[in-house]
Amino acid sequence: MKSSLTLEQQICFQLYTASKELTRLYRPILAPLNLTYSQYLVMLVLWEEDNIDMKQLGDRLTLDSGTLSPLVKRLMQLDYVEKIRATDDERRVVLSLTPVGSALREQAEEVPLKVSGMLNIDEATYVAYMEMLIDIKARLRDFREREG
Amino acid sequence: MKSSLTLEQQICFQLYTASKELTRLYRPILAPLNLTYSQYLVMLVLWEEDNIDMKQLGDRLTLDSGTLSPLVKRLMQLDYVEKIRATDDERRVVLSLTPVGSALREQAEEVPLKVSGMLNIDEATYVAYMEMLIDIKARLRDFREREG
DNA sequence: TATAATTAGATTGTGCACAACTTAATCGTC
DNA sequence: GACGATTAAGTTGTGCACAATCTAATTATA
Repeated sequence: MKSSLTLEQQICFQLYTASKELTRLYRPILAPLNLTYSQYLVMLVLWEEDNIDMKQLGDRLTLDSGTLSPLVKRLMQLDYVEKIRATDDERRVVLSLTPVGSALREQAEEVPLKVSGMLNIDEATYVAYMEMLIDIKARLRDFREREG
Repeated sequence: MKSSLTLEQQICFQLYTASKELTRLYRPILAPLNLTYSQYLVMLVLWEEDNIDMKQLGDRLTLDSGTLSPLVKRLMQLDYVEKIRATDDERRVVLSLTPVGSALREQAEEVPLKVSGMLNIDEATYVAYMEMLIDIKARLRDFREREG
């Protein structure tokens, strides 16, 4: 199936541009918080579960230390986050929210609301779309487990 | 709706990771063609319509010259593409396929087949997913036209 | 027809994504 | 307890994405 080489007919292209354009929507919303989109994702994880190490963070976001190390350094410069080396296992570095980073959560609460307002999407459609995206990822994971 | 700050419940996160993981699927497939994913998209456009200028290319891919200029430079180093300054309007630079770049198309024909095989997805689901992504983009465009 | 505004493309700078590699700590096995 | 294997985090290098700025060509307008 789908052997055409036409750009618009390839799901990869639609995913790629949809993701880019949605990220673009976030940019002006996140600018007042001094966060890039990726930094926002890191903050989301920390607001949900404080005091996690780089490894756990990377697992949640599917990002490796090469991406996260400099990114977290910038969050530290903003005084949103701090790093403490774990005492039980000295390889681990535990991330925790500073008071400033914690307080930012209140402002961030409005972000999802703003975004879904902009998308102008009803709950049922939203959920259906989420499920499709999760399904795409499941298929990718299945393949990797099958032969990757 | 959807005011939760949970990572997994945000459509942006699902789109972001799905796009990244699908791109990761392409990497080993495109490696033998010596192409990155973005370079592959540029080649797709050129195989579809040769002799277009940077502006048209950027419009198709929603990429600006800051991204495309260095990317196309790399495609030139691979001898896949060449640039010729247009005579009618000397600001324009027309991109065309070299014989090598043209010949590569044959190998590339197999890429979409391989990918859908890996995704293990039936035609109807594929089409439904494409429509979802196109709809998300349409909503984003609607918003931008409304007030962006 | 001067000149102001617009346009195409390139360049610079910042930040993300990821592969490959390094260092240091921990674990497993003997 | 010694030592090879594994693991967490960081660093380096490449390439993409995009904002801001620059140059040169074209178009619009006074």
